[in-house]
Amino acid sequence: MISSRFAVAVHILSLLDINKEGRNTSEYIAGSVNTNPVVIRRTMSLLNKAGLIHSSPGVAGATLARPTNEITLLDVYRAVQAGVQDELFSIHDNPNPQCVVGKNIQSTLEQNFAKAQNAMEQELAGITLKQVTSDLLHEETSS
Amino acid sequence: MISSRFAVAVHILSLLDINKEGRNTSEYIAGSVNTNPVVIRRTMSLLNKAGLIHSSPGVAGATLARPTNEITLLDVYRAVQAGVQDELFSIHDNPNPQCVVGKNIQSTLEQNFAKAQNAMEQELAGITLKQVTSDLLHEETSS
DNA sequence: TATGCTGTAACAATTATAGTTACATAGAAA
DNA sequence: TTTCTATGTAACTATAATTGTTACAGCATA
Repeated sequence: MISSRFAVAVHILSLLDINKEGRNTSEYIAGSVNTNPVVIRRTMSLLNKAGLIHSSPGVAGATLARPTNEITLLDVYRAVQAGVQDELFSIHDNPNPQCVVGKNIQSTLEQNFAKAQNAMEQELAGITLKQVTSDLLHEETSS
Repeated sequence: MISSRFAVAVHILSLLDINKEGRNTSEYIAGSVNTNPVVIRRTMSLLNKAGLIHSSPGVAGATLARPTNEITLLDVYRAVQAGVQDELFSIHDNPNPQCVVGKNIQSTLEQNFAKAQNAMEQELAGITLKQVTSDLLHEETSS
């Protein structure tokens, strides 16, 4: 299961956009996400490293580094997954090379799993932060 | 990250097809996968419950319950994921309902994540066990 | 200079996974 | 019928990722 870090990251970015007049400190954002400020700072650190936001020590808050229509959910996904595991599916190690199946299963699975992962990522690539925040505000007015 | 149980399950099913003349005990399969027989039996238990294979106590081995072109990777995925978490993406709990973002983020994310998960699953649905075993044998002859 | 915030280390608690031993029970084979 | 073998499952361990938490160094600004 994909960590809620991803969901939290989208939450943070949405807030930075919608509340762009505010200060958006990690404590304030934590109040909206309902978690500890350090969780927010950790996630923002990843978003910063990925070039999606600007933030720096000592300076309260953060700002989006790009227009909302140039930030896709795939960008966010990769930012927060970076370094963990970039393969969505895991494949067992060291199957028996003396067995036809064992010898070839890894490469076969890699290819098929890559297709599935790619389909998922392309769907994320088609959704921008702009659409997300627009959805958020729209649900608000329609409720 | 999706558990290697899925990869192991595909390995097992491939072996049942390719080695359909053999006895295919959990011990034999474990030798091909390179793991403990109990890991195989646990996974086979899930495949059995999902109706993908036939196996029973006391009787050595297992057999496919359906033709290989009627078993898709999505069937296998669902069989081994059953009960764990059927949502691919997790969403943080209890965001602040007094914040526009906090109030609506969950439903917005749910919708978008469902699209991505669906794209992935449809890709898996398009791949049959028949294709997988055909790939396996094909790689064998071409290497 | 005093304050407030970020960035990050360090640790705990929780959860899923993967491997392992053990054994009850069902069927096969002698 | 008795013996043997294999499945199904419980129980336990080890490992890893995640999430929350406390603590604090260092920067920026009022």
